[in-house]
Amino acid sequence: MNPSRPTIRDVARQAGVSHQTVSRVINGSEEVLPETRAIVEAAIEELGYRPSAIARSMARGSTHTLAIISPNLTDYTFASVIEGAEVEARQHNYFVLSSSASDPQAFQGLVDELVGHRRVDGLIVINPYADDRYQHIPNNFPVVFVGARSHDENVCSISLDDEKVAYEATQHLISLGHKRIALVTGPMEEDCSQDRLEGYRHALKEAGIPFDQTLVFEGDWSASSGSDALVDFVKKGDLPTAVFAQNDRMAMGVMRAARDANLNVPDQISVIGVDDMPLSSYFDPPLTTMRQDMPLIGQEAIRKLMDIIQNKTVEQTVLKLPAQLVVRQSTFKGGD
Amino acid sequence: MNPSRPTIRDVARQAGVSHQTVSRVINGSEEVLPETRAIVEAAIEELGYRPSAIARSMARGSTHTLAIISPNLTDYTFASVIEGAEVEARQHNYFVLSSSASDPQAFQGLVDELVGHRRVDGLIVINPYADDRYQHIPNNFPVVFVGARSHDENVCSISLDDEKVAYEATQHLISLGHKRIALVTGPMEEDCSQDRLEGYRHALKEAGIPFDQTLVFEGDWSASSGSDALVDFVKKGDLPTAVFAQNDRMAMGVMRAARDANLNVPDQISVIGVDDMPLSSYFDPPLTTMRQDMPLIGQEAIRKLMDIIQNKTVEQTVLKLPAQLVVRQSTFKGGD
DNA sequence: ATGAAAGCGCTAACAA
DNA sequence: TTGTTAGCGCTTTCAT
Repeated sequence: MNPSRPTIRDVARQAGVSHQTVSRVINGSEEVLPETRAIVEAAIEELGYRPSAIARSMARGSTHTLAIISPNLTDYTFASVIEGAEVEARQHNYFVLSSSASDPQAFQGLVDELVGHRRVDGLIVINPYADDRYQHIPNNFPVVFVGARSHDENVCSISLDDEKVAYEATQHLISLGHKRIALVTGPMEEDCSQDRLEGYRHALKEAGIPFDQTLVFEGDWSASSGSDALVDFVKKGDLPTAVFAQNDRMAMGVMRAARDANLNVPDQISVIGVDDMPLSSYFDPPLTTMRQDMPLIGQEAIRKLMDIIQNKTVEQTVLKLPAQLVVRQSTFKGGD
Repeated sequence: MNPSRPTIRDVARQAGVSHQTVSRVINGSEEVLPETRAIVEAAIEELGYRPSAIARSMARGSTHTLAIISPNLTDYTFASVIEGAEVEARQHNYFVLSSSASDPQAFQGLVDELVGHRRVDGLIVINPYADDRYQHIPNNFPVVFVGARSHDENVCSISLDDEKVAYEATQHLISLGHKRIALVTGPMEEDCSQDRLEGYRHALKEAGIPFDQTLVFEGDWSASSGSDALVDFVKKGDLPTAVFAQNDRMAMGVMRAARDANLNVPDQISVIGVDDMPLSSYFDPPLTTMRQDMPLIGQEAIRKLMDIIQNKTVEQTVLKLPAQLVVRQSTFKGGD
């Protein structure tokens, strides 16, 4: 594009040394006389030389580029992971290509393009689906999964400790005296939803509250599915006194539908979510939720990936991060 | 990483042709006999050969990679632009590196790294700030600005038609009978905030309503700054009957503070925002807003960029997209 | 229609 | 400490 940028050889000529010496200088090799170095650096400065990452990749066989594949880039949860990852990657002098793949086919195409054509050194998959898309990734290729359990040996994954988070959320409700606690889940084919269901059941069991399938509604993470859930509970009669929504958006939908049904939150029905989105404290009422640190998850994912790439140690790691209960005004004592 | 993948020469050997013929086949050249092509394709298949993007970049001198620099990756507005851009770029077989740069210094560093070192083929800058960071970008480098006016010749920009959007929002309020219409702006150093102020003033003027500086509050796009705005108006006494917040988040803050001040929305005070975030219809009350299509902006940005890269035509283009009024329940007739 | 040679800009041996 | 010689895997002339 630019009228032929200077190359390592132009610099060499200008400095009166061999191109190899220039290479040594730009790579910070010790084996260069300070004065030689100075001359070369002067030449670099004068010519405005910048090494080409492509040529480097070519010679070294690695691109210093990573990729993140996410179902989408706009969901606040995903975007936060990506941002955390991006910042950490830059720290290590890596860039990251983020792409979205909504279906398995797009995912496979992306992996092929990214890994097959050797554009990237490593991969992070934000993959809430418990399908076997990881199968499409070549063996031994550096990859870290975010938000899904490991289904395989030799696969690293990082996620929220979903079971624990759900356990704690449910317990918060129980500690408030609630006994009829409804659950609004994400899509049940996602690990995350299942684990949170598990935590919910665990807390119930521990408190001696029988599990009631009619109090469980499968949503899809959207606010409208939260609304649907509450409408459904109302229709069934025998309302719950509290609802644990597996994310804040659905919690918001629950609250909205409650308002429409003339149910006061939290007086008549308590609601707790998961995420602590930036707007959660602005809901009406401000939402009690389990705060999770998504950027940290992204950061940890990159760290693990760097570790795999550098040490080629592909030992399985499963990291589960905690969340923190943030009590606001959507939960209140209840029960009979 | 992988035990040396097959190269073009391996395929050539396998197929009994020259590596050049293989090159022709993978590039879809016409000048290959169908039977030769078949043999080569069989060899490719058999060996599982995939061309190396790096080697291609090396030989062709272009990376088929674009970059997008945004203040952050999590803001819904930015993320939507990025996603729109990413999808469109994939369509053209380009990948995009998205990075965040919060301050001008980080921005400059990123540009240098991306353009000077990584040699991306083009750049999209999501740049709401009217500073001169574009100066750091080499002349004649393909770049498209999103969300900022052009301050220079030969620079392409795409954004919402901010003035018109603000004009229409204000007019909606006016048509409802409002005369005391407050404005909550984004940071005034952003083009976007200024243009929206302009549109607001324009609508006011046209309706013969005098502009009142005390009704203007400078926020920072955050919900809390929206709250601050309303608190400020309350403190000043002589409340507005309507508030135009320059984005939905601030509108949400306004509504929340109104509730806290026992002001009913929309009966006592109407509120309109801009964006139509996914959650806006779930606010209480559902927010009237100007819906903008951010993914489309991202898409258009990529299209323009592709055009610049391919045709090397760097003529200035300023594209301003419209927004659409979505009337929900936060605005109501008012006035004296 | 196909092949041979050269080169993209760098790094990695090895020599001097 | 520095220079020389080979590639990295492809595309691009230019022959054939």
